[in-house]
Amino acid sequence: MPGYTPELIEISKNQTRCSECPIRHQTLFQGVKKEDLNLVQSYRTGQYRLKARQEIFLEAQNSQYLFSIYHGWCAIYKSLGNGKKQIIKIALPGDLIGFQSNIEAPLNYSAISLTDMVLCAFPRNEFTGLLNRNAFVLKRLMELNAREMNLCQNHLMAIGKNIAIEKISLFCAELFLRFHNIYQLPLTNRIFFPLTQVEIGDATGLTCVHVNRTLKTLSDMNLMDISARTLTVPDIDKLCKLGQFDAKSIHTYTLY
Amino acid sequence: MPGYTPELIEISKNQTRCSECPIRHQTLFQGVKKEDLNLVQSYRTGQYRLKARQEIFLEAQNSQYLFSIYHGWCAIYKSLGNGKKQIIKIALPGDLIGFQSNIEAPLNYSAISLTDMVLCAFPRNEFTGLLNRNAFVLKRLMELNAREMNLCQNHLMAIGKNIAIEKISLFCAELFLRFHNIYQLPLTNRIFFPLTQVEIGDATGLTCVHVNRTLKTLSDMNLMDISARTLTVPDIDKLCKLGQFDAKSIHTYTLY
DNA sequence: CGAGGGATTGAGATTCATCAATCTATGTGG
DNA sequence: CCACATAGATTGATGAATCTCAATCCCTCG
Repeated sequence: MPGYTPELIEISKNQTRCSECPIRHQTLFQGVKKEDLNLVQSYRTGQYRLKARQEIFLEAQNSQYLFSIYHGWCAIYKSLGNGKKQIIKIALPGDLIGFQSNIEAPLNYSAISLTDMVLCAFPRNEFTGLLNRNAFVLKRLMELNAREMNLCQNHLMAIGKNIAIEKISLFCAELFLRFHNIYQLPLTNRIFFPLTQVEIGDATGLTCVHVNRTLKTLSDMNLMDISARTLTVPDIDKLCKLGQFDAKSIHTYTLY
Repeated sequence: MPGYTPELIEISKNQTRCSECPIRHQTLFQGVKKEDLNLVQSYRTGQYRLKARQEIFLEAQNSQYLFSIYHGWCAIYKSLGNGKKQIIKIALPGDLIGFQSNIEAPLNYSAISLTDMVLCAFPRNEFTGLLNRNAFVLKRLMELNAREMNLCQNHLMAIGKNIAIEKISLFCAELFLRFHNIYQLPLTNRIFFPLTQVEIGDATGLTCVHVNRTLKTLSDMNLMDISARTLTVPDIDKLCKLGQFDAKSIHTYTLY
């Protein structure tokens, strides 16, 4: 089986070299010594551009690559049969996507871009080779997995809550904090936010109609507001409190 | 900080030696060569007994140990402030519990035994030493992490569904299949099942009252029945269908 | 035998999904 | 530049699903 190939467009010139990657410290390759970055780069197939709302890979299919997100956002999801989706996670720059227990097996989730993206591609069948050749990468992969678990657990807490306003508060508060963490920004009260209300529903297990009403309530309460692809949070502590989200747990996402 | 110490009772004699562990192939130490099992054992503090419904460790506290489950079941959960819990995962024999991104940091979840248990304890502060000294353990840890992710994602799908009967079907079907997988049993139609209805509710985001009513419906439909700490599933395929659970995904939990 | 945790049942209130219509912003082709 | 198509956002009405509160029952254990 040749594997599914998304509509990736290889960047023809001026690809970022791993040794000059500005976000290296938050990727799988954090900690790799300068002189070993050429090794990393030798495993990289290249950098690819992708438009918003395109499939990156599909559940149950094979994929040739693992991707490290260089730019943009995407959603990892599973399909539910009745046409619905469960969004597992929103992946941001630095995240590794497509890694799973049995690396050669068909994927057990799908990914779709939420913005235009740039992805660094690493061939699956050579990935364990890379792990074996550089202990830092292996160690860091373990850290990324553990971070994933933490995110997944928080997400579980969000959709396990029994009322919609708490689900959405927690979901958005976490993204808000992750965003600041990843982009290393001083705390502002607004972030870029490309998700539609349907997607917020797919992530939290609610219908888009109810998401809409709940967002209106949150906006009326002056706790958060989404408009024009921007999430505004006047007071993140209040939002965390409503979602019963421990903001400190976000610090464990970026390690050491 | 000395760290939280649960009421563990060290087994005084006839502790199982790692080299003779009957469930080694499904633990962190699958794949470790015979001659290296003494190394593993040298890192093990000992085997401990624990009664049902006891705390193993608590969120936000430090724990001296990581545990590999030798016998029994436990629940991993987060507390929600209002006295409620979100159960993240049911851990079964062979599972490693207490591992997280920053291994020395306070834990970000709690664990409570659901049955009497026997745990193998490994000191946290020496754990990375063990990983560095045996590549099989490191590789296997990665596999276990990936398996955890898979479980967590399935759990997300369960509680993301919009009706209770599907949530509970998926949750129980997964446990049913995991149980058979772990104990390597031929497919029977009943398994031991120690969870209370409150705990099923904590796992699926429902109240115990509604769990009760939904279980009655499922029983009336002859799809599954819980009584006397036994889960009976006349036709697992039907149950999976109702929960839209892909039974094949269970095979990815045990690797290679 | 009594105590207590878990299971069960009922009634009423709340939250949420569904269906359907409208509105708005954006982009596309002529 | 306009007409149109389309995706997303919004609103209303209705019924279903679920929660809450409360009472009762049942089983186990000391």
